[in-house]
Amino acid sequence: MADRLLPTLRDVANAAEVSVGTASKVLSGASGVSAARAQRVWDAARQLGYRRNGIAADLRRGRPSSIGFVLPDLTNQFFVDIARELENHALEHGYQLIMAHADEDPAREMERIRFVMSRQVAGMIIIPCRGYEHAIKEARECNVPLVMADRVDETFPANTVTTDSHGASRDGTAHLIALGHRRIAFLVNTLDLVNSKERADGYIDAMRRAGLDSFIQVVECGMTAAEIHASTLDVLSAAVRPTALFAAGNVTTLGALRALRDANLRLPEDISLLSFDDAPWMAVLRPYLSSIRQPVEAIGHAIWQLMLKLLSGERGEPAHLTFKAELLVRESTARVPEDVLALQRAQAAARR
Amino acid sequence: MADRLLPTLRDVANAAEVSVGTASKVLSGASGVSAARAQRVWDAARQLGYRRNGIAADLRRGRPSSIGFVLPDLTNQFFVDIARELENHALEHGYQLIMAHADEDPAREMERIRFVMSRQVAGMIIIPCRGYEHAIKEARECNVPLVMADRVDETFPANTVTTDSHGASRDGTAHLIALGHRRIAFLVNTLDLVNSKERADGYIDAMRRAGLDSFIQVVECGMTAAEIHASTLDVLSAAVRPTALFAAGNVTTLGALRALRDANLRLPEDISLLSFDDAPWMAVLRPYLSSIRQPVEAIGHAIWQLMLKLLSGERGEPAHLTFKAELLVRESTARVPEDVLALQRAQAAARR
DNA sequence: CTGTTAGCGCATTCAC
DNA sequence: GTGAATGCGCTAACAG
Repeated sequence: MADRLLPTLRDVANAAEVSVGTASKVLSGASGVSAARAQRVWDAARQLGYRRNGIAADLRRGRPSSIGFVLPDLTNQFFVDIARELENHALEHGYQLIMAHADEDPAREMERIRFVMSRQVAGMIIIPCRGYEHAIKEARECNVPLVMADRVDETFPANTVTTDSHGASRDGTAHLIALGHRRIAFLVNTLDLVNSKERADGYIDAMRRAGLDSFIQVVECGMTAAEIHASTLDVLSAAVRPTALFAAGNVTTLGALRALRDANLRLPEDISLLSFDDAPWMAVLRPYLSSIRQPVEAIGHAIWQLMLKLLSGERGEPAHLTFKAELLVRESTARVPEDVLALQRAQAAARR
Repeated sequence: MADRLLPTLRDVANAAEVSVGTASKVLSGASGVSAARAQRVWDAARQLGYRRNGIAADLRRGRPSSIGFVLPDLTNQFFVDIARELENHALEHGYQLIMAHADEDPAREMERIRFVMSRQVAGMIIIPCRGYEHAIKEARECNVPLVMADRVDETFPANTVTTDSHGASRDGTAHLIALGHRRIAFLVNTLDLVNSKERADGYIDAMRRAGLDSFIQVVECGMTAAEIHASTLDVLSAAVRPTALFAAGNVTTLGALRALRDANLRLPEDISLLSFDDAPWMAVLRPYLSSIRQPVEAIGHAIWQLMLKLLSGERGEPAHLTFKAELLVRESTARVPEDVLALQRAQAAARR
């Protein structure tokens, strides 16, 4: 022990008067050691306060015991939910999840991926952020099992698990249209994110199908609360403002709500709001927000299953799993009020 | 390289026709290598797609490059905010933050601490969960710099950083009292959490000072959304219900709001609500929630400063840093309506 | 069953 | 400047 802070396996072996090999066997739970000596080892370990050095063990064994998970935003409930799912699955299967946070910053994402890789993880799960191309190249080149989720599409040359964003968005838009809305603004953080792009496309698709091409309004709001707030305020202060807002995500919805509040518009009397992504706090709003809920459990489970398969050595064509989201019609989406419609008609007529 | 997945330092050295020692010097940025050979090494590394094995490096160097952070709940905005602060500071100082999530489960917390320790971190930062005694003992025995935050008090034999819960809670309660409230119920997850206990004590303190001893009502709601929801509903359905609710935290506030919604009570006309902990979603509620905001940045910074000091080898008496929280009076706390007061008086008279 | 030995990938002496 | 040699703490393969 001497001056070292932590006792090592050798210290334990010495104290128990056995060889390091024997001590190792005992402490790593392998069989083939007599009960008496095993007890001696346990005692010595306890007495010395021995802690096994996991990185040394992994290094020696060559088979790491942890899985890396890089997520883009800890503020986004959806990602956090996925993290919890993954963590539970990983722990259940004897793996440790080592989480890293990219904070929606491609440069940091790169750093984080490098770090996690340098920890010699057995596999990597990544929900990328915008401009992630370099980062992902980095990850792919490491030859470790890689599963990408959420912000990817099927063109990606790796295993992916996603929500059917296009379909969900189309359905959501159709719901608004069915309520009589025409001027529906689609608020999205950025079209640089594949899934955001898909959500926007789903919206556009639905609008086109309904013959509402001329009412299509996709607004790129940005990633930060301040940007989203400002953009939405812009939209709301237009001469003729939309009768419904469709926010493409968790965070965007929050920003939109803030703007709605500032503009003093009531939900759903003055304007309807549909949120892509559900979140706990939405339940306490009046009105209760209508939203699109992604099947977090299923997604988390699928990601993990894919990872397990890869871990077991199966390679081959990458799989692309997609899940359907659920439209939750609650109170924030309503029929367009007659007076608003009348006003709009009048304005349109006047302009002609 | 042969069959190994990733090229090793030796592979690079071989390819560059230098020794491993030289290659190591180049790739770890040390000086004392001629430009020509350095270039050869870099080229070889790039060509082979070399990735340095961080755990091997740490192992050899004996000086780990990461700091562990164990937090109890990813769902709680406050903890996540702290995590972001810490991560920024750590990265800035050349450390990597390795996060682990205890999920409010003491057993899991123990596991996570063990895991993080086994990764040979240079230091540990822990926000404990309920019943954390074993876990912390574990952490302390590892002889690594340890900073505990939030859910600890000054009796703890380690460095701590906390909010002045007692004072903040007292001030919040005083604010409600000043608005004419007497029946103020204090909703808390559990008194097993030191800071929750302190918050409750602050409330009790303020009530006593105002001579409202007989109105003191502390309700232990539990940690889960369902439990909190049920407990609050209970409180609200009492024969004579409180005119104000003081929720002791983020998550409790959410549960309380859900119950308020179910009970069909309007804020603040029917009842006032004060939240310990602020959160982004509170800004979109009508009314905007009055809350107590903990100084996250300052706390995060202080935790990191303490850690740096410990890392630099300074030991000695553990420090106990405390920060003042800020009372944000917004719209959810209002004067007790006259009719409610009259009703209560009448009921009280009738019962006499 | 047990102890000895040889590395995992790397950083760091120390000779040259 | 450079390379050979020595372990960090541990596991696994082997010989007794």
